[in-house]
Amino acid sequence: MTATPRQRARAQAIEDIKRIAREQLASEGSAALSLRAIARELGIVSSAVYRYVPSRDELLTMLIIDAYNSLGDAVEAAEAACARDDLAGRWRAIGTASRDWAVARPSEYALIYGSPVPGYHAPVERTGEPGTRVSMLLMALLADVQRGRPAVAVAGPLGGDFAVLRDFLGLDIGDDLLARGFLAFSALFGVISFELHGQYVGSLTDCRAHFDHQLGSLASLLGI
Amino acid sequence: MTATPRQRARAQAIEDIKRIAREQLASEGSAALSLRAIARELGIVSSAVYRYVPSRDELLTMLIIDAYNSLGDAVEAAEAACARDDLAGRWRAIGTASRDWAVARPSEYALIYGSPVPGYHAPVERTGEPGTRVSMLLMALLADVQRGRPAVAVAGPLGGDFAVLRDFLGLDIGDDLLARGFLAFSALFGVISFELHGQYVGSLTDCRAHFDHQLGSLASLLGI
DNA sequence: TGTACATCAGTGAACGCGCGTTCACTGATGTAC
DNA sequence: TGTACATCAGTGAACGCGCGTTCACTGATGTAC
Repeated sequence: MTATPRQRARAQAIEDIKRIAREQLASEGSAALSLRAIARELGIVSSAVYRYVPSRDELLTMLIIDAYNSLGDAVEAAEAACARDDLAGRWRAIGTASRDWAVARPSEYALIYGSPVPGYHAPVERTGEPGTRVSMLLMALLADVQRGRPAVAVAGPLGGDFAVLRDFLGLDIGDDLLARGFLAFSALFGVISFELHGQYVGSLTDCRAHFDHQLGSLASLLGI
Repeated sequence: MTATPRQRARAQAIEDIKRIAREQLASEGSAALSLRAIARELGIVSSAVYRYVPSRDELLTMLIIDAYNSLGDAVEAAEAACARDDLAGRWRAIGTASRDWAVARPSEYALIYGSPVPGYHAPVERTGEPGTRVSMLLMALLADVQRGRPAVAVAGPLGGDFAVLRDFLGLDIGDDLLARGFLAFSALFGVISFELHGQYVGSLTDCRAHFDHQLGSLASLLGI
């Protein structure tokens, strides 16, 4: 269990590389992520980085998985602190924790919710599960919202997609509420993205107040 | 008025450069936009591009302004085709035209609504006006929605921001409706971004149907 | 209408830079007997 | 406890590549007289 000094040093080195990579992401963007620049920052020759990271793409994948998990941890912790029957509180917790995380780590947010990194395709078999942690929380919340209410169906292809999804999740969420959930989720991250990309600059001075207000509107949309 | 052959050739060359740049954007992303690659594609030596475009950053700015204007043209045309008193139709026209444009030109969409290009800052004095054409349409629509309804105020800093904005626009839109407009606008582009970034892959098969459904929900949110 | 000159497109070489990745290597740190 | 060997971190040079931008230049196209 207790790691040897060498193992600890190795784990530390990998953490250092990822930390510097995150700093680089913040200052230059994901396309400019450079192993040579990381080595320079670490005071190490560029080839030495390959002791710890097999390639640039692999490092990107590690950072993406870390980002999803960091966001997932934050949001799950906030949501878990709410009473189970406080549905509105759980929704606000999910939303607020997501925004707080995004504002605190905008470059990591861009990595997972921004435009895709050119020339890089995330291996979905590794990023898939961590990438759904927040939406899974929302789905569980929707199931609790649905309880004791009549399910409202939606016709057309959307209803078909929702039937498959309901089966897959094993949660009883009616079409209408599922649709509202998709909209709330998309709007949540739409508002966060607009804030981070400066789309509100010149009209809103207090993005936090705006966000809180919109969280309330979306809660109404979900009927909580 | 009639351009000389040389002027026409020059205009054509600039168009060719921008067209190839857009193709490059589509295949490699904005960070990979390269004047040398454009020259190669044009069958021209790299320095010759500088006859037409002063620098890479300037080319990016031109592409951003073109993209905003292309989107603005498309959305304005769709909205103008609706009867003025068909408020729901105007909203659907704005939304549908935005999505259609984004789906048809995803790389240009990413340029203006995606994560910012690393190391590049758009000169806001030139991109500002074309960048607001779609939101101006929405604001005009909101003013028509507001007509004959009581304005509902919102307390706190958000109300202050909205008062300033109302003054600036010279449109009578109450706080509550303005807030709903901001949410609808953010949600609209949130849904489009999620679709383009593949966030719905695995759950939705018919994004168009989903989008149409959510446009309806957002119309309800706006009270039309 | 013809000539002299100015404008402009495009060339080709060069500068200085950065990148990802490989490879044979030197030493230091650990491990097995 | 000490020695022989294996493991591993880090070095330094190199390969081949791409980039933005500048500069002096050659010709072709236009324009003024």
